[in-house]
Amino acid sequence: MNPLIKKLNGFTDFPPDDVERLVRLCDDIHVLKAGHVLIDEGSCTDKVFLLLEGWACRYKVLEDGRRQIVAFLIPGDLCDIHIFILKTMDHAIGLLSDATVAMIPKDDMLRLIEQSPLINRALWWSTLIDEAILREWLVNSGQRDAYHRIAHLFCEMWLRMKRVGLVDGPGFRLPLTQEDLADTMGLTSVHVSRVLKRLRSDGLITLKSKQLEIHDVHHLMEIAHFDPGYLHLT
Amino acid sequence: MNPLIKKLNGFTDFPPDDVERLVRLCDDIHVLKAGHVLIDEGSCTDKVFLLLEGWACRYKVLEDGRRQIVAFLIPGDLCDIHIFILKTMDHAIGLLSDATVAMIPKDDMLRLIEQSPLINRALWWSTLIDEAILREWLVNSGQRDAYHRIAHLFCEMWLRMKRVGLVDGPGFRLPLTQEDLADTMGLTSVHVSRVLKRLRSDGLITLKSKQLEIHDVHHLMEIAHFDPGYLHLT
DNA sequence: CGATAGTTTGATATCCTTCAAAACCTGTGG
DNA sequence: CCACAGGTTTTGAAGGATATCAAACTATCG
Repeated sequence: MNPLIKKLNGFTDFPPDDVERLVRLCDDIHVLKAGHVLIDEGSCTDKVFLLLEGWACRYKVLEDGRRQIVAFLIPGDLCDIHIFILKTMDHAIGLLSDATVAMIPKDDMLRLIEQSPLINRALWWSTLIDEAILREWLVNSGQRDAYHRIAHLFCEMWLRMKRVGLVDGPGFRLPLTQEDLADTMGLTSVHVSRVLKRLRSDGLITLKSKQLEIHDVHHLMEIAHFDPGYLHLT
Repeated sequence: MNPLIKKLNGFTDFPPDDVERLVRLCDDIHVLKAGHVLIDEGSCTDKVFLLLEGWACRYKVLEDGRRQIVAFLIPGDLCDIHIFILKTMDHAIGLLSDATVAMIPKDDMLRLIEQSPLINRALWWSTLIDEAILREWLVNSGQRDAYHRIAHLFCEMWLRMKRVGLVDGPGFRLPLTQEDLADTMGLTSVHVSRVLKRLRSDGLITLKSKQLEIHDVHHLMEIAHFDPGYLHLT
């Protein structure tokens, strides 16, 4: 089942013909390798990308080559409706893992939105949540130390992965290098390594070959002072 | 002239009757004191607030009382269209200075949006820019040191204030305490004080009794590696 | 099995925080 | 117009979190 529909169902239930319309748009499917850049900063495109499998990220690169990841995209996430309203991308989108991506022509998307006000609303709902996540990431970077920051991120990704049915048992696939994590959290990979060591030795997580297990999600949420309100789950 | 119209004109020119409709909504005007909370986290409201004068901010408060400011609102900024789609606020909005605010009933706003697709689009354009600003703030927090971070913020606010006609000569009113700045940048007010001292002694700014003068905006932009692309100015 | 990318560890340096006190505004009432 | 109060800013000294650099170690994949 299409993970986008799974996600949007968190907003409302869709009539079957809406669902069918949505599915029909996803017929141009590409399997791409980690590192592939879907959209570059400054560019514009006439396609919307829907992640079906794998992880991607929004990121910006500074003049000296440092990179800040500003969002993770997981299956069901859409990039970018924005493009219709803003002229150019102010950030890039790239794959963090091998991934399969549906490419939807801009015009098809616009037609769908016109035909179904419900889907239109749902898509905006989804971008408002992206914005809420961004705010929480800013709180994370601004106020929490490395230990709690990483713990908080793990809680968020656990919930987001759960929503699209990708949590199996106690854990999920987290296809990130420590470098990726570092660029997300505004830390160095060296320090990320040390913090992960501490999270492990505190018995909170197991992270091995890109599989993250959270031993007790509620406990980790308490430690991270994680309040899921900002994800607006139902 | 309504600062919202000034701002939205950065997107397209509006036919006079659209402008008139918009102005007519702003008849319930309130003058409020600094510190006033417009919307609290967790609440929901049936009003949209439009800032006409003064500064406000979006912020979140942590369990131990620390505060992270996640956005500044200046004249022409709107809070919150979101509320129609998301059920509750995941952050609060409060006044940083004395301010005058127009309160627009939700239903009037919805009617306006229905009547004018152009205004609808413009409002979404505006929230997408808010999101872009949020991304840049995250880059700021994650990658830049205190000196460049504050310099970068000053460049942004200079441009945003300029867009709504509030830059007079070389400077503008910046009604923030150093504590406010600290909570925005993820720093302590002590450190903000030291950084401001350095910005002053480097001859870059004058900041006295809430008036900020940037001596050479282009120079400051170079120092801060400020690229205005994310503001999507025309 | 070797090459390459990713992770871990240690030593040292830096940026920023904390705590505490002094100085300075700014507005208010006498 | 002065004095005083409360909030804000400045300064100093010391401590802590994270960065940097460099090297060893460990996965992973052809």
